[in-house]
Amino acid sequence: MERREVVNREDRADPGEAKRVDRVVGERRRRRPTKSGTVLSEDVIVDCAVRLIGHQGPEALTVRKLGAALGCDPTAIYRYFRNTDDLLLAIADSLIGETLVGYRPGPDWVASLRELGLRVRDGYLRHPRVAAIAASRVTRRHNEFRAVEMGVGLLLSAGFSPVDAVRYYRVFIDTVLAHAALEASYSALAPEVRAADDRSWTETYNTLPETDYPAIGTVRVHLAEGMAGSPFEDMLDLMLESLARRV
Amino acid sequence: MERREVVNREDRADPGEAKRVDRVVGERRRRRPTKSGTVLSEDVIVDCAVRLIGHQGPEALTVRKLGAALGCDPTAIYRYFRNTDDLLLAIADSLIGETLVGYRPGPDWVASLRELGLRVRDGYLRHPRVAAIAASRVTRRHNEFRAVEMGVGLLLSAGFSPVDAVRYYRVFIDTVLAHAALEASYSALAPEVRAADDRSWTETYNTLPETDYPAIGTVRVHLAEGMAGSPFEDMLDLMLESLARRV
DNA sequence: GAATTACGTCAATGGTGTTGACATAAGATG
DNA sequence: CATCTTATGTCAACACCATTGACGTAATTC
Repeated sequence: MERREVVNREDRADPGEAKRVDRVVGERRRRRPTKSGTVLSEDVIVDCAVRLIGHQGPEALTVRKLGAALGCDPTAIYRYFRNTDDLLLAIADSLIGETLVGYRPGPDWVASLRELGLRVRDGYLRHPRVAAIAASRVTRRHNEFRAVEMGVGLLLSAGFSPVDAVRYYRVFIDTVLAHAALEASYSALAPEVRAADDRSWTETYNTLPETDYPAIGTVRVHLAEGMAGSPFEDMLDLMLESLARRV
Repeated sequence: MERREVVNREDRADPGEAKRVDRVVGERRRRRPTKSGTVLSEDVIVDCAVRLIGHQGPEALTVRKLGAALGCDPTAIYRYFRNTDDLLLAIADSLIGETLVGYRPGPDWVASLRELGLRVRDGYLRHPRVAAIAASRVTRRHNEFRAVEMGVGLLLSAGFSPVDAVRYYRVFIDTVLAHAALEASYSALAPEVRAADDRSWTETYNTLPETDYPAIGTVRVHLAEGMAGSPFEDMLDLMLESLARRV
């Protein structure tokens, strides 16, 4: 886990709503131990939240449960983060950093883009609830710059013109992010809801009358299996295949 | 808006939890007017919910607010939908139905899939806030059946084997839905937030030091324009191009 | 050692989904 | 028309949620 970079939280939208967390960031803080003895900080809270999500599932991320996990009053969190959304963005920031740790683009641009896509997706799936929010949001932070630099650089090295490199990087990254967010929001569903969705392919779709749905009838035996896994890698390969042919 | 077909709600998961909605569907229902005089039905509730979300945003979709909008007690909704998730699926399916109105697949399977993709995306963009919550779900309802039937049928007609038809339909529809949901959630952001995001984006990228980000420096003049529009059609064409080559 | 104030705690507010009990009108049956 | 059944609208209540304002105290500063 990378140490989360301290960026000004003030430059985000709605500066007017900053009531509690208004201090100049980077100042030394008073470290007053909580009742149970732990000492809070932004990093401690973010790390604990990530662990909480990983251990108990995304729905466990509530201020109450996080407070309990930290051994402090739930509202103490509001001394460090404006609201839960602010906390989620901080978690997302740490997640992006985690995703890119150890990644180095290689000489094979197709393979490198493929790995970049898979890494982003894995990171998102590891923290689905964060992903669901972060994907629609534009973070525009340091780690995203790194990703853009790597992706555009790979496409340039492949021989694409600057215009096309930008254009296809956009297609690439949006498709990866969109799929990752979709999978993440699916895996963020309550387990019984997800199970019901899965079962529907074998149950509901198997009972559809063949006269009304001939195509579904034809592929019936393959439906459950075909709809079960993730189409991510297939999608990635389809896209990269077309890209390689267009260079 | 199409009339939503009434399918058995009982064949869904967890039959044990079906405490309230257990009647045999299709029977004539007693239409007892509410206090305010309106007569409830599944369609009335769904339509009202769609309007509510479109007008007040996705967070307005609560049983209490929906009850207020309908002019009935909030808990009356539970006579028609098992829980809010059940209601959400009905809303999603009504959205699918709206996007399919007037659509007929033609002999050219690539062009037909292309139009199907564009239609789904347009429908989602028309109701971005519904899209954001519904994209990852399997609705298990009539309009979704129709969409699956058409998509799989097109791929079969293209010459794909049943196994591949299912597999590539999944890739196709997930990619379309994922992109549509991403665009939808972006366009669902508050205008000032979106504008601020865009502005900060071009500004930040323009100030990045070229020594640290050489690729970004190379494509700098094309960045704003390349990142401005939607990559949806590019993505669609890339995907269909690869599909056509694999048949 | 006094002053300041960051921050942990507590109490409270108003929101959420959901359930069980109850009343009553709609439709069925005679 | 009268009676019965029951679908369904209403109400009260529960347990959870995020968030805020007041308050005391300990950590830092001077």
